[in-house]
Amino acid sequence: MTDDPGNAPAPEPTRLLRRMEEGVLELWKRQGVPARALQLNPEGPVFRFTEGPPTANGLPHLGSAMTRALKDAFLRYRRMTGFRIAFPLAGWDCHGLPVEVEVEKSHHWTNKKQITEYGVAAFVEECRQSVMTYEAAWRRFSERVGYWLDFDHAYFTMAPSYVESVWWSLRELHDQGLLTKGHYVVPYCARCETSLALHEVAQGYRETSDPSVTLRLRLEETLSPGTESYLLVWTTTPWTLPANLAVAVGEDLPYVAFRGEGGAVYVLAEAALPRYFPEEDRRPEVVLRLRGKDLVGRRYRPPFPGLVPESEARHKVYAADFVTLEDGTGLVHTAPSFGADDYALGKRVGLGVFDPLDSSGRFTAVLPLVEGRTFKEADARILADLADRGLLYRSERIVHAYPHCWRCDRPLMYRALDSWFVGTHEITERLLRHNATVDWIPAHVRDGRFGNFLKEGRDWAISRSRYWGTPLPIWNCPRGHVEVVGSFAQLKTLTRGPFPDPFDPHRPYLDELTLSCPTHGETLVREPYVIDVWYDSGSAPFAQIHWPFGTGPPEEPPVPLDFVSEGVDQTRGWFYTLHVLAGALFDRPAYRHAIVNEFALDAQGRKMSKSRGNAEDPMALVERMGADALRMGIYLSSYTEAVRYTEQAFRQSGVRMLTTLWNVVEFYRTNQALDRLPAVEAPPRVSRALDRWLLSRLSDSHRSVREALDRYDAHGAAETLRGLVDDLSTWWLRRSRVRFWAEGVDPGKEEAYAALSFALRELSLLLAPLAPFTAEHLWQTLYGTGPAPARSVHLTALGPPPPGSDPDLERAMAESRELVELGRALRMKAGVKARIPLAEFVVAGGPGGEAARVLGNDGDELLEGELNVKRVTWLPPGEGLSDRFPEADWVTRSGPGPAFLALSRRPSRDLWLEGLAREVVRRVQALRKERRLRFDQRIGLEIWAGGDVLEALRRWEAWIAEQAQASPLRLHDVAEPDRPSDLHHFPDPEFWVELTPGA
RNA sequence: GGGCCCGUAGCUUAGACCGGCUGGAGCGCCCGGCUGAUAACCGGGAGGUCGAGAGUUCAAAUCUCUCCGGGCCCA
Repeated sequence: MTDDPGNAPAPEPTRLLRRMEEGVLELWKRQGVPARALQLNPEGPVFRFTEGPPTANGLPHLGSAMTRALKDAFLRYRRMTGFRIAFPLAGWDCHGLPVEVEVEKSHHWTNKKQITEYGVAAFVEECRQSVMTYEAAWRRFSERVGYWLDFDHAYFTMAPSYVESVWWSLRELHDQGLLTKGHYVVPYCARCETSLALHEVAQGYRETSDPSVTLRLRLEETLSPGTESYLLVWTTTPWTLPANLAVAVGEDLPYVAFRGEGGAVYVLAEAALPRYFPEEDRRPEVVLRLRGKDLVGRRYRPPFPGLVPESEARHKVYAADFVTLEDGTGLVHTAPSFGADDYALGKRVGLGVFDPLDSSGRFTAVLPLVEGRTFKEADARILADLADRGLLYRSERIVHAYPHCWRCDRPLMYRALDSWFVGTHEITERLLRHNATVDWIPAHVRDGRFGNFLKEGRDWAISRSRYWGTPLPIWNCPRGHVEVVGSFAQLKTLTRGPFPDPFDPHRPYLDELTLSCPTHGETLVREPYVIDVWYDSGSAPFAQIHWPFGTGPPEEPPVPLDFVSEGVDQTRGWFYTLHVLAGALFDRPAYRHAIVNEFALDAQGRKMSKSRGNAEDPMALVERMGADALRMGIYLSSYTEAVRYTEQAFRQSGVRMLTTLWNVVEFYRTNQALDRLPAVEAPPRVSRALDRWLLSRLSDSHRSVREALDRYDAHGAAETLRGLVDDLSTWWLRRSRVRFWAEGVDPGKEEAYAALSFALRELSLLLAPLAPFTAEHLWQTLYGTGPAPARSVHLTALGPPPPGSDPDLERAMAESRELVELGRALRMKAGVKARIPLAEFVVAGGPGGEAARVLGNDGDELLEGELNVKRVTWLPPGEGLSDRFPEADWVTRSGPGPAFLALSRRPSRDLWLEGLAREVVRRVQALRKERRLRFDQRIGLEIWAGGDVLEALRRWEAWIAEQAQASPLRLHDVAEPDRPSDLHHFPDPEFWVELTPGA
């Protein structure tokens, strides 16, 4: 904020905005505004909030800017309307595989063993350090965009107190019977001996050639008396066949049995027949048509008889909805240990799991045929064996996309591993009930993406065989029961020997403790897992305050939060884990209002992503156009849909609106510096229609912005403000400028200042949640004129809408503006420049009547000023109007809109001369500007002219002197002999000027 | 393969739930004007098969279905 009223050439608007923001940042820093704002309203009603913790091992992207802009707007709004935010804490997600991988990469490791060789303690310490690599960048970014949270008291999911709260919650779940052990099918790299997260798998799909084999499995009971019956089963993973436990069919899909080699009968899906027999005339005879359900329950001979322990459930046909006819035979080989669908089916019908591989993916001695071979190496020998035993019906190869490990490039396997689950299926009904109470924005998320996911009721696998995470606090007693530890105090009582102080609950330190079973006294062994990082972040509402251990007695549970906001990717992430944990632990919804913003697309409409290299760096955007422009650009976009974000888009929304406002503020500031009229603090009393109209617009906009923010609609609020700024700038100020340059102070000027300063005050308050820098700049421009800056707008309460709403007046003004547009068009038709006054503008009938009635003389003045006419005449609509305004003297127009309009076609001589005087003044002003003289700088002015121009000058001499701030003003006839030769010459109208800066 | 969302001028968008005057607006573009906010302001103009097709209806951007394109999630 500079004091220079500005004769310098106008810099690029964004540079002004940026410089302004830097000044505001300084001011905030000097006065500690953010910290004071965070402590606002200590007695106010509570507004519950929790920051979704980012993992601070990557830089913020445009999506981070979007959620931050949204969260900040509503937190600011709540603070300004009297709420206490609980809790405005920043937070950091510290644990998890991404962090481990970072560290592994820094050592160029390729498998998990290298971690244990290096030492888990050292590894974990490096993870701990690595977490905060980008913390400073995040903090800087947050500060720069005005995202105010308490960074000094941020929560860390790796903090012992946080871990303790998480343990408490796990213990709660266990006590409710919601924490159970089972299997979970995960992508698994046998070489790295680790499971992979799904997003890691997505990176590793490659075209691969694999076996494509069809097996014949003999039914125990034949379908066709007198001959054998076989099921045809297809697979691309022969190595999983030893683990076959069932065959799945589609219940209502059509199947056929045909007679094949040796008279035996073969069954497959009808749709698969052409794939096996492409030539129609060589297709075998169909002896039986049946539905999947006709096969269900039939028993077959397993591919490796005697290998798998038999049970009633095993080696039978089951119906399953995952069966498709796209490829294969419609009879699906099912090995629960090696496929998610397989496992789910197995669980449903009680197949159990059979897994002949060890942890490195090699066959164990249960199958001597391929003992010691890895799963892929076993394929060929298994196929040969099946062929020898006559089970191979067909064997080909297929090229398809198959996932590979992104680290070692070996093919992955899907494998059922031991895992701990949160039994979400048990509380699905409850979760759906809570979800029904959530105000999702956009609304479709509730019953769409989120609701559907809840309905699936899938159990949540939370254990991970990794190192850097919250350890699963479950210990086994050799006598066969478990101890779930829910607090450090409990852990201490179970620990033999001294308890470390300070205590770090992470691996490996936790496992250095020896625990005794409280009932049997035996040594307990911990389940060797850490938990899913999403569990950590889902615990944030309570764990960030060390619930329930925090100081004082337990209060109300810290949920539901009033408001959360994240990107759509979090529907199955944070939104989900928050919801499950709040539902399970507190039987409450986790949040009342949830804004889900979509992703940013690039100029071509493609998703922005780091790997594509098309991601906008939000910090760079801020550096180029300022934080408020970025923020307003976000609010003005439809952020709940995927939209293209380009710098151009921001410039034409955010930047545009803010520069318009900036120009109004500059106008106010430069004039106020001269007139020194103080800014008002309450709605002023105004009489003019234009000012009353402005107050009405302010009142309506205030109400509408508040309503929008109350329903968490930042877009609506931003649109309203954009309209208000536009009206203020391009109508009110345009029509009011002249009032500001009266000499001295008169009532008209006072009223203009009062109206403008009040408008800017309202704008500052209403913009404060959205564009905090601009709002502050405005506030300081209004009230920070004394020696000390004013108290920040962000420490000021937003009151109720001011009075003054007047719908009739607004309607009338709209009509008046319409008349202006039509009148301008007429002037264009008449071909008379706007600077030359015309005698009369006639309006007859139509909507203009309302304007005349409501606005009265003020309305006429507006029209006279805008159209530069001397008189406005209102006539009742009637016949023969066009006859009364002959074309020789008038330009006219009949409907639509007002029934009839007429404008004088030519100026009189008097008006012509007046117009000439105005031409001269405006050229002198242009010259003044060219010479970099301020508009209030006095000048000496001598003008030489002849003919009409000279006559006009003489007639309007006093007025010209005042307008041009010229004293003395001397007029000369151009015919005078002693005219200097170096005058400034204007051709049309022709005159010569000498201009000298005065005192 | 399944689920959810989106597709209105070159760009950002209003209208869509509750069908109905020539589908508004801003930016950009072209022409003209203005000039004590000046990379601002004002007027005019060009520019839209409202993604495509079908259906319902007296009437469809709006309701229904199918398809195409984009995005996200899941398999």
